[in-house]
Amino acid sequence: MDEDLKSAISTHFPEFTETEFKSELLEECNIRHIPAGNPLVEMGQQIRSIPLVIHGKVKIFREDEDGHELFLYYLEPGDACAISFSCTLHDNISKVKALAVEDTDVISVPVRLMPHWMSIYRSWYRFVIDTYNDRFDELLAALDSIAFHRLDERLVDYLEKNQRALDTDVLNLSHQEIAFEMNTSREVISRLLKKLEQKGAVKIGRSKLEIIDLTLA
DNA sequence: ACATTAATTGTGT
DNA sequence: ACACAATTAATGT
Repeated sequence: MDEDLKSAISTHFPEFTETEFKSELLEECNIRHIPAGNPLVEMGQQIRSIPLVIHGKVKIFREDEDGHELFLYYLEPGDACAISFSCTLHDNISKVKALAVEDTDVISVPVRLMPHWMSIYRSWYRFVIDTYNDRFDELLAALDSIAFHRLDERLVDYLEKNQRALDTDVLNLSHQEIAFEMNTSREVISRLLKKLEQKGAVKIGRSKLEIIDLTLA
């Protein structure tokens, strides 16, 4: 039972070196399974535990009051949601939405342990700082994309991210879904996709997109 | 196999 | 952005 957890930790989080830390992890944390398509954290929800993903893929969105969303980035095995770290210190509510796009397993680290662990386990301290840094960089990249790039470039960005994260050339997304995640209208996406198709970068199917070669874009 | 309907995509303003 | 046309996929008969 706990063997799964143990091996999951050592394969996806090899940076956790202290043996006492690892055994404490085993004691205090449990695995949570989230089926594909289900939310991990909803916008505005209290954060009581930090998810460390060990299987599957998780999409992170920003969401506004009337349900507009904006895709930010993917979380993969070995990643943690850094946004939730900040919530621990301020017992804040979540400012993002997290959605499992594949069947996903996470280790749930209770937030109450954070201050203690941060102070005594160096590898945990480093991990938190490092992932915070990585996510901050991604946020900046996302911000640049919106501020300085035109929509067609953003779309290519978006497709690249999906291709890389999901590790496939075939994306099962409707134009509507893409538009939603990029916070634009469906028509615009349709038109941009058609341009990409004409350049031979993608092939359009119904609720399906085959990526041929994005460098042609 | 065919008709009906719903969902997705295309186009013009 | 909106309205509507066209096309494709899904479902029932």
